[in-house]
Amino acid sequence: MTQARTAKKPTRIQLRNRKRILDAALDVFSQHGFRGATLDQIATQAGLSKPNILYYFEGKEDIHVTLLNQLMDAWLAPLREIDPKGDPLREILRYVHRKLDMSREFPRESRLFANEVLQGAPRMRPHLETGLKELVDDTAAVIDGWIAQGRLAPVDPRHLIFSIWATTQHYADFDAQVQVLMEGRDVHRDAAEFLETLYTRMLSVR
Amino acid sequence: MTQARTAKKPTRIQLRNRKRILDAALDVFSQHGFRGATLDQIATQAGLSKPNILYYFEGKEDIHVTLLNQLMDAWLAPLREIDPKGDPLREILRYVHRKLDMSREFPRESRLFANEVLQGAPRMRPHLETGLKELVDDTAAVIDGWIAQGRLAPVDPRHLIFSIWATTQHYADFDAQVQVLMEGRDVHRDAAEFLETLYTRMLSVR
Amino acid sequence: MTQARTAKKPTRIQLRNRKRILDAALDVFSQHGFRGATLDQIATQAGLSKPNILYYFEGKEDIHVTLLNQLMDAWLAPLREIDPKGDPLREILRYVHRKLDMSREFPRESRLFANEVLQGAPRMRPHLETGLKELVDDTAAVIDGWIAQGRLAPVDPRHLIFSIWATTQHYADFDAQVQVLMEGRDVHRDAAEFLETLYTRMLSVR
Amino acid sequence: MTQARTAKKPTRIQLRNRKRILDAALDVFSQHGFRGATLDQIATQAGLSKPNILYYFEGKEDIHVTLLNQLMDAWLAPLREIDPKGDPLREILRYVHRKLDMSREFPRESRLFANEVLQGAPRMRPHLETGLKELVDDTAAVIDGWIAQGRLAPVDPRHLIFSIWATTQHYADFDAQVQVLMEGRDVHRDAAEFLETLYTRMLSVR
DNA sequence: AATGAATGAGAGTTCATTCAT
DNA sequence: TATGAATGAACTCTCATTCAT
Repeated sequence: MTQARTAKKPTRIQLRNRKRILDAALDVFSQHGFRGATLDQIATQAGLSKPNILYYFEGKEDIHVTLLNQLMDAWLAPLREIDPKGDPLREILRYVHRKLDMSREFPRESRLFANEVLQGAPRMRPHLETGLKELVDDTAAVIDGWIAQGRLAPVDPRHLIFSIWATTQHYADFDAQVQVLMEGRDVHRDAAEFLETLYTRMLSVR
Repeated sequence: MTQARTAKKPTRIQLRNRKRILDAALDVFSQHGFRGATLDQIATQAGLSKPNILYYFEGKEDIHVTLLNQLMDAWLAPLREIDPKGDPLREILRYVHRKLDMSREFPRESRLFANEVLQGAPRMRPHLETGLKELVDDTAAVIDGWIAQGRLAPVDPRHLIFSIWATTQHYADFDAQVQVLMEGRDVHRDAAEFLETLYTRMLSVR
Repeated sequence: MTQARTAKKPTRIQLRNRKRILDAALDVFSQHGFRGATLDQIATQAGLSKPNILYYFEGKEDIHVTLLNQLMDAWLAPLREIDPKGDPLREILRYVHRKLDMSREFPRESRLFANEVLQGAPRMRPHLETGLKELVDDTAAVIDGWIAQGRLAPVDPRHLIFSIWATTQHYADFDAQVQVLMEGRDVHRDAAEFLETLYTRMLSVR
Repeated sequence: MTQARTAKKPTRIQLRNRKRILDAALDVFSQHGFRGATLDQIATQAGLSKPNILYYFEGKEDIHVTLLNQLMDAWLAPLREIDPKGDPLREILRYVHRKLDMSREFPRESRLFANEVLQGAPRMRPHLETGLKELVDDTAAVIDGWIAQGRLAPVDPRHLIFSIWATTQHYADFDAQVQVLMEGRDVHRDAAEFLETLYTRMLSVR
């Protein structure tokens, strides 16, 4: 009854500690997966005691779900920003770069998401089926419209979106592999250039 | 030790049971990750008792490593088959299709690999640093050669390879998401067509 | 980690429970040896749950090592108390009686030690090589000095020390056998007298 | 029914294999204790398969008991050889040297015995209570007789026997400790001389 | 708001022993 | 005689969670 999560007005300490916990959990979950992570690791990382963690969250699963929920919003934001009235190619390239930037700036989030989907999205299916599906359908319609107007070379819009996700998130999710193969190179700059070339060539109307 | 794994000549039963175990383990590991998987699950799936599993393998880790080792060979095979003397675009398209086919036929292997790399490749680093790195360097050289000869549009060969991995494996690794968004469609056929278009447009010399 | 063993300031409960565990473990280890002892036995004996034991110690080995470390100090104390300025024979007889008393009062400690050395002292070698060796060398020098001064009959001082250890610890370590052969007799009183005679006759200068 | 241990006429192979097993078991039991030893170790050491071991013996315990039984005879032999009609001091010194020699030649047997008695002699009590007790009583009577005749300095005969056991077996049972403290010295020769001195001084009638 | 203490449920692993041949 | 295969029971240890303060 007197637990933080049910209180009406979270105090400053509560907000700070919840943030600490979620940040620590993001670290741990993204690195070891849900089952591989332990509350002990999260508690140590957060600088709190284990029971104190459970004062703020109902359990391990609760922390994970909270993270996933928060993630979805940020994850979909760039897609929402595609402007149907903008220049098609420019809009798409902007999206690609946004996604690539996110891979660099938020690799933990990317890996958390990848982990979840890789395991069949047991805790995320609802989100995918509602928020995501709708947004993708809308975006696909926009792209199809552009194509119909002859402003973009014809392609399957959904697979186009998949390819953007795949190629950009790859740099976060498969970082361990990329690092081994690209020792010393400026991966991100080259990737940005490469993807710009890729999508320009594929989508330009000649 | 009087255990199967140290015997010199594997009997028929041994071969059969080792295969059963590895197959069951592939199921379980690819779905739940290393830490999330339990020997109990593997044993049940394999139709063997838990101690019997340990009669054939030294432990959970041994099974996982065996799986990973077997995987690497199959994983690299398609890359090896790129023929420096073949037609550049055709060779690359063939590679793309091979990889896409593997995503459809061996999604568990793809996810096992993704899981491992996602967590920093703790058990695979050596493989990546030797076998894979060398092969990628060689292939990059071949592609660079083609580009120098004007037979392929200029592009960073390593990022090209990454993009092929990313776009093809995506259909296995993010299948849960793809299924939600592509309900009812023939994902594989469309993906093949899309990727053919993508790489043709990007790499053709006009 | 939020475990007791890493806490900085042991609470009263911690001290009490650690003591309980060590006492129970001394019972069990001294009777069954390291491998023969189980955490279950120790837990039952200590009146605690098995995981609770592991809340206080890192594992079975940790308990054993802690016991051995504590033992060494008490074990060497009597030897340290030999006074180079005292009367040689009296000093040695005092040592013999101290050791014999310890066999009676701390038979579990004696057996724990015997068990460890019997198996090659895998966990005690370091202690033996540093603390013990030095102390024995020093004591041997003292005894040699006494002999050189003609205050003690000549003997090899190290073998003298061995014989004292052997004859006194025998009453603890081989108690099962002694009891069978000495039914009803006051073993300790007779042993004290016997050893007094033995060492007096051997070491007196006529 | 057709098991080796119930067969009437053991073949040569049977005898050889039983010997092999017992020898291997002596190694392993004396080093790790009963609980610390595994059938796997014994089997490997003996060069036989684990089930084959169990063809020759009913189980781990059976092997152990067999060893212990065999041991007792050899163990008591020297004591039996004390000749009541011989010279008292010479007889006892001869016994001391025999025992010391056995410590050097059969340290495994000594440790096996020590292990057993240390743990309360759960499998040996009967032997101790019959064979040993009787023999010790007889020997004590002989010694008492010698003392009464003034041919040996007065001393408690049972504790004398204990001291001989303790001092001689010490070199086998506590070998790990002795080695640390006597690096490089000829332990056995010095021990023989020391014990000769000890018992001569203690028992000589002046 | 926080934590030291405790635990039930399970995880991976070992091992004496049995089965089947 | 001999062994590859299999297992039940037990063991050490982990961990999310709860209790008590």
